[in-house]
Amino acid sequence: MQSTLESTRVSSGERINAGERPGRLEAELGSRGRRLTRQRRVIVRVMDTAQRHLDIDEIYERARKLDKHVHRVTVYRTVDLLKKLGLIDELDLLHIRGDRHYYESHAAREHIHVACLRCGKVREFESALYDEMKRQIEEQLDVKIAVSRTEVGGYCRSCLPANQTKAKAAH
Amino acid sequence: MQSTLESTRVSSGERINAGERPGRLEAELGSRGRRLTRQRRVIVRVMDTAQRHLDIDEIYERARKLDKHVHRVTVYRTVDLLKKLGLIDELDLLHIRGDRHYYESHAAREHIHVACLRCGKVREFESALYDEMKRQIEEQLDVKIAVSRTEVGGYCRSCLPANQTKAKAAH
DNA sequence: ATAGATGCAAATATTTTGCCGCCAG
DNA sequence: CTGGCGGCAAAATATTTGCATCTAT
Repeated sequence: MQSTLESTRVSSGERINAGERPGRLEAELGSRGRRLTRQRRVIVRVMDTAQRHLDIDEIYERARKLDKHVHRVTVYRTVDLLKKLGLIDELDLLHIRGDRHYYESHAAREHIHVACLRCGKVREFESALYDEMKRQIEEQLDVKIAVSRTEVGGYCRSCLPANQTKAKAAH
Repeated sequence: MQSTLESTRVSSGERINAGERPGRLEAELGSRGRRLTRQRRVIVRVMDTAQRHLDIDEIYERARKLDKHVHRVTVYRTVDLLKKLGLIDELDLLHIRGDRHYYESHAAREHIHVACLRCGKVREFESALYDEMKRQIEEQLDVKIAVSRTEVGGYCRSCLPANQTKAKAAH
């Protein structure tokens, strides 16, 4: 069980698997016997094609642009359904942008979110060490892991210098 | 940079470092020039001695038992202050108990929270792989990590069988 | 046809804010 | 003394729910 550092993968853009499987959510809903209403099609379309993590309001706004017949409550209910079905992940990105929740269609492989505490940019990171660590947890704590979420906050290259002057000066 | 599995540490109880440094938060507040008011003393006392992760209401209730002069708003404000000073961590435990936030006094070493999706029990886990992974992120993404949070959800030994029948049956 | 969805409004949380009086340093 | 704090009430947010209506299957 040696460390497999070399298989680590770094994302270049915002979302590693964004748009890789368009129509995935809609197909999943269908195959699970859920009704594909006009509103649901629009909402999952927004989520399937998003290039970054969206919160409820952002999903709502984008859905409205595609179709005025989408109500905010329906977004809440649809997101809730997707969450219950395990088709999407809910993040809060360490609350650096407030207490809102952000959603993303399940990636093919679980990844880590790395956010800059100053500029707010979020990057994704995949690591063999992460998978290894989860295996270790399952073994040592005798649990079967279903989901995991890792969020890292720090300062990116371009924010590090500025950090000296106007960082979180503890109030 | 070989994997240092052997140094992994598993917690036995609920909180790895709970109660290990009583009075820590109060001392920190003092040394940072914050006023040690009656209410703050009570609130940080609750947090310093908690054996498990508490949400705002739980902190409030426990504080009230010690001293009726603690107001809910003051709990919000104090927790907020501690958060800003970086003295406590904010968790949401994958929202398995709702969208509340949970707080814990900073541990000596960052650890992972492993929650059972059925019984809700939370265990803590420390891993050298985790530290190694963070180093890897810093290196490959060129960032300076300030905080990180990992929450894992799964099924513990005793909940695994029951899981077959009454698990998250997707609504 | 009909169980399941949506829309709307109203109810619930949950957290924040303004202002004034108070107390720790 | 006095500026940071806490109490109180009210506002601002965020999310959920009841119920009538609609529609995907």
